[in-house]
This record gives sequence, C-alpha cells and structure tokens, in this order.
Amino acid sequence: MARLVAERADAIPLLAEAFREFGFEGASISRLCKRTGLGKGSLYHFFPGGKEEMAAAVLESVQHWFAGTIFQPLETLPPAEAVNGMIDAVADYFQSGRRICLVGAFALDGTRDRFAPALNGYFTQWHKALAIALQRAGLPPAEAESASLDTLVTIQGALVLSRALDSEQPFRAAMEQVRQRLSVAWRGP
Amino acid sequence: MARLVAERADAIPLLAEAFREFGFEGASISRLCKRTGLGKGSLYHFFPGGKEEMAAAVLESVQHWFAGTIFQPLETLPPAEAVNGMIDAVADYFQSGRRICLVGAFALDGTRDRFAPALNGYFTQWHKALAIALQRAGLPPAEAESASLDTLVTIQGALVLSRALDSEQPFRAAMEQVRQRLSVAWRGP
DNA sequence: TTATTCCTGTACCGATCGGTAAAATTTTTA
DNA sequence: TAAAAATTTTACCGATCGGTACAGGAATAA
Repeated sequence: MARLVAERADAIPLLAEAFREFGFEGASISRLCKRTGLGKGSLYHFFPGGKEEMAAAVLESVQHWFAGTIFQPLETLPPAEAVNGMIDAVADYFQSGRRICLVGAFALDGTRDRFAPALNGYFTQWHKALAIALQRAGLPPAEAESASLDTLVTIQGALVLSRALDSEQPFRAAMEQVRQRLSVAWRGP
Repeated sequence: MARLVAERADAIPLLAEAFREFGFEGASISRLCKRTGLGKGSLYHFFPGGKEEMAAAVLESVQHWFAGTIFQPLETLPPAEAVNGMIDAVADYFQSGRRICLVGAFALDGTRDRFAPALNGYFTQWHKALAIALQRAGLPPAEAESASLDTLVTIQGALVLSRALDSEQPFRAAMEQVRQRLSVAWRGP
C-alpha cells in the first residue's frame, strides 16, 4: 500500500522532465515509459486517466513545490529576505535558464486549453504572493501589483530567451535586474 | 509556374497559424492538410521535406516579415520613431497577447534543437537592431545592449503571461512599460 | 494541338499512437 | 502460510502517425 503511493510520487518528477523535454504533445506514452522505467500497464495503473492525468499530476506537484518554497515564504518572511530568497530559489530551480518552466511552456500552445485552471492558478498565486511581500515592504498596492507582474513576465521571458540563444546569460542578467528593481521596495525610490 | 510559387507562399501563413495552435509536435500532417485546404500530395509537392520543411519555411517567413517591418526600420529611422513603431507593430502582430510568438514557443521544448539556428538568428537580429537604435538615440553601448535584451525578454514573458492568464492586460501593461523604459534613451535619465 | 510540366487525389506503407484486457507475479494482510 | 490486494508483463486493439507511389487532371509552352 505504502509502495503504490511512494512509487506513483516517484514517477512524477521523471514525467515532469519528459514533458519539459518533449512538450505535452511530443511526450508519447512509450517515451514516458522509457523515462520512468515503468511499463505501460504500470503507468496506466498509477494514472488511469492516461497522459492527461500524468500531466495534471505533474502540474499539481510543481504548483505544490512553488507554494511551499516560494509563495508561502513571500507572505510570511521579512520582505527583503523573502524576495531575495525567491530569486535564488528560482535561479536554482530553473538552472539559470537551462531548464524551462513547464507551466509557461504549456501556456504557449493548444495544451493551454486542457490545463487552463492550473496554469492560471500557478501564476495568480505567485503574483499575489509577491505583491503581498512588496506591499509589506512598503510599496503602494498598485506599484506592488505592477512590479509583481513585471517580475513574473521577466522570469518567463528570460527563460524563453536563454533557451533560444542557448545561453545562461540572458537569464542571469534578467535575474539581477529583477533583484535590483524589487529592492526599491525596501530601499526606497 | 507563377501559380506554384504563389500557392506555396499562400500556404505558409496558414501553416504558421496551425503550428501556433498545436505546436510542432501537435501539428499533424492531416491537421495541416485541413488548415491549408491542400491534400497530402500537394503539401508534399510544395514541401518535399515534410513537416520539418514546412516549419522551416514558416520560421523563415516570420523572420523575413520582422526583418522588413521591425529590424530594418530600427536601424534606419529616427530612433524614437523607430522604437515606438516597433512597439506598435509588435502589439499589432501579437494581437495584444492573444497570438503567441512561434519562435518563442519553439524555443521552449525539444523543437528548439531542430531549428536552433533560426531561433537564435531571429532574436539575435532583433536584439542587435534594437540596440543600434538605442545607441543612435544616445544610450551608451552597454546600456543599449541591456535595455534591448530586457525589451525582448519582456515581450516574450508578456506573451506567456497573457496566454496563461487568458487576458490581454499583462501584455498591454508590459508594452507600456517597455515604451516608458526605452524613452529614457532620447529623453535622458 | 500536342507535349510537357505542374499539381492533386487516392491508395497504400510500416511504425507508432493512446489505450485496454487479462494473465502472471510480487507484495501485503490475515 | 494462505488469501487478498497491488503491481507488472505481455499481447493486443483500432486509429492515426509521417511518408511514398503513382495515376490522372489541369495548366502552360511549343
């Protein structure tokens, strides 16, 4: 019994990497079998809903990780610490631009329509959490909201450009720019 | 003779929309047939290299359109005019965030490796052209380069967020922010 | 008008697609 | 240890995949 849960959970990060690499449409069941080391039967045993359930589980897991590691600290830790922690965690998670954001990637093609609520929720939660941190740091609500959105935009755009140019430089530069821009919240304009 | 060229060219925008909607992997030949109104025979007659040649032709056509409409004006027109023209053209082309950037989308999954030079070329040319305009407007080379890169990052990220949140608002806000940020080039800091 | 070239529709290929069924095996529970 | 449940293997399904072959129709050139 414990084994089922443990192994289903263990499959999720492997599925995530496969979806990252091939996209939702490009990730065929046979590829997902190879990546997870599970046969078709096992995979469908864990995810009776097939590929769609696998992707949903992956998105849920990503969202959960971000909620615990990034969103929640943004709402509770001292703002400067939380924001800088977010930037470090994001740079680490996305491997300085070499690893893509699954949520962002899903948003860019027809896959979006299948998972619209999950994609919306991920960015909405992030946006809200960051805006709260910036408000706590002293930014007026409107500025906090717009700086928060701008930050998410910059992160996602940096991932696109780092991938397209096959270089960590755009991502690294963007992250430092984000750090500077957000620091006005506690250092004043 | 003239008919062949004309119809092959006419197929490209239709193929482009199909690739935008389904992604490269999700765009099956039968879907591409439906969208273009061409049978398999005709499609393979125009693009003997199959789907890969179709996507390459689409990317080339996109690149060509941007070169003429955006990159070239950036290098020749008066800077302020060129930059504002770029922003307007981009907002129009991407339908205020409802239409994705094919190049950006291709960069985010395994499709990138097939078309790496095209993706790199598109962003590199854009980046250079914008940096040149900003330098001509009076920005020091280093600032021009970083402001140019930041602009492309913001545009791509805005497309991701507008799609994910299913709203034009993030894109519109980002474009106005870009307009403001770049105006320091000719208005001074 | 004839010959040639260009274009299209149809049928077909093997491979792979997502998904199912059930037997066989392992693991857990009693 | 025996029964029950969880898990994996294997074979298989119809549909669709990307791609090819080719015959016939349509336009163009001679």
